Amino acid sequence: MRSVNTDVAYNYIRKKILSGEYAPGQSLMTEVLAKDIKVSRTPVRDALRKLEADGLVTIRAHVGASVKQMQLKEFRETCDLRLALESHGAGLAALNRTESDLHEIKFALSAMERLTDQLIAADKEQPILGELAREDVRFHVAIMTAAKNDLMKKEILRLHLINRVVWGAPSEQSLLKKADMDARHRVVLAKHKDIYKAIAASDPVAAKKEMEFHLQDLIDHNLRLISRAESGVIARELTPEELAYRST
Amino acid sequence: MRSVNTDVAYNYIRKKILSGEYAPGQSLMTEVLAKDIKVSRTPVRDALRKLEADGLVTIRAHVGASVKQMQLKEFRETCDLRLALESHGAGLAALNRTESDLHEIKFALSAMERLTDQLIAADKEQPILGELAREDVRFHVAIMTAAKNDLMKKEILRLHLINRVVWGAPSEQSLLKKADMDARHRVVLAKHKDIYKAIAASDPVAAKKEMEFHLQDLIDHNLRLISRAESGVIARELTPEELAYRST
DNA sequence: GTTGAGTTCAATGTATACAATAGTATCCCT
DNA sequence: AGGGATACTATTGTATACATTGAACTCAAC
Repeated sequence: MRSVNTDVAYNYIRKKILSGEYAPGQSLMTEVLAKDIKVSRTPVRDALRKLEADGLVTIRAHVGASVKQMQLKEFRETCDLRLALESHGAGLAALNRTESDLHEIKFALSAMERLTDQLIAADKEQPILGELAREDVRFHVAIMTAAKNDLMKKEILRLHLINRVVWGAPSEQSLLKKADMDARHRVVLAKHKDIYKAIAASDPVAAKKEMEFHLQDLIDHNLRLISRAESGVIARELTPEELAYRST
Repeated sequence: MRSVNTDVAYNYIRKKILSGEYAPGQSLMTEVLAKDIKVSRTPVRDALRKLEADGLVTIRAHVGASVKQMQLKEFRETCDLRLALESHGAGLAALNRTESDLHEIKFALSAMERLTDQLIAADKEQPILGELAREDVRFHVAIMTAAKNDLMKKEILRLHLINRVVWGAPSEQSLLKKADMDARHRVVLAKHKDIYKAIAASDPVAAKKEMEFHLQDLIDHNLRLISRAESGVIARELTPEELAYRST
């Protein structure tokens, strides 16, 4: 389809979900949206359906649509999908990258480095955090571009966006001290540098391994945070089962 | 949504695509389908949209829907996605499998063994080939079930179905001598046995490796067949570029 | 006070009429 | 005859009215 009004509705709703204006769980009623966007319910329903396929929206028959909300299980599964795809993709990127791909990756990496420094220095962190998240996605997507597999790239971007929306970073700030967060960002940056180096060196095995470590680390970190949030800010360690899903 | 009529239309069309009744490229007009299914165009359009998300249908604005047709590039990308997901999944399966999962995998394996023997003995092969393809999917899906990641399982099933429809096995029979095909099926069966053994032994590294080899082998085989078909049955070897996308 | 059936209603699912458009056929001009 | 602009038409996209249904609410019985 990709017709005008359907696209307008799709982009409108998608943007509001990605920006956080529509929070997870919020119900999306076709009539309200139609009035806001100034089109009829039909293209709105099409848009919602496409957003459902993207994994950003949940639709139940006769009940309606709402911004997707994830359970811990699903979040973990999403992360694991990312791990499988991105580590494989990093290997391909090391093999198939051009110089121009490499520059693109380097560019995102530099931007993250700059932002990380700013973040550590700053006291008002919120806007910088948003930028950093965007550059993080740019870094990972640049790698998938270098892998020369459009399907894989699309899928990974999709998973990134799902994770950003559904999990976002609502609790991180409230749960971690600034010093911890700074340390965290430094670790991420260092990992990214390792990945970059392996790809630059055209070493597929190393690139794959580095990406695998990076994402597994990220997963462990996030799962710890979630479990803390769920148990009401009182920190508790994850059980072995909850940390499972490690293949190497 | 998941409302009655939409589901009816979805299942109706999906079935016909998967059974091959609607060939790749065939146009799917909403009015015709609506009349066949005895519903209005609205649920038919919904169904087509969902099938597009599944990757079985292509929709262009103001032109309409048609059964998906793949280019070589996209086929290769799909295969590579499968490689990434299934090898990772095989590793997880080796870790997370229960005894009951193992029985399920073994069951599919035994069925394939039986069918392969029948196939080699038979002269009328077509119906057996279909059954074999189904059991192959069952084998791979059983492994993903054992991996305990529903998202990954769903995604892999999706990719299997896409490959079956779009590529199917239309040319295989016409391009290969029976002896070659028999040999091929024996190789596949042997590979499956290796994968099974690794999972049974709870050896994630081996399971991953075996699955990787199996799928890479499958990809190489298919790409060779496609290139033959495209160059008009006259066999030619693939160029290194066409065989690329190997990460290990 | 709690449970249960019955009723109401708000939101979705469906059908259909109308509008917009891509592709095709026609026709004219060179 | 060939090429290009134009008109036509078939099919899709959109709007809207109507049907259906899940969930909330009422109220009576226990």
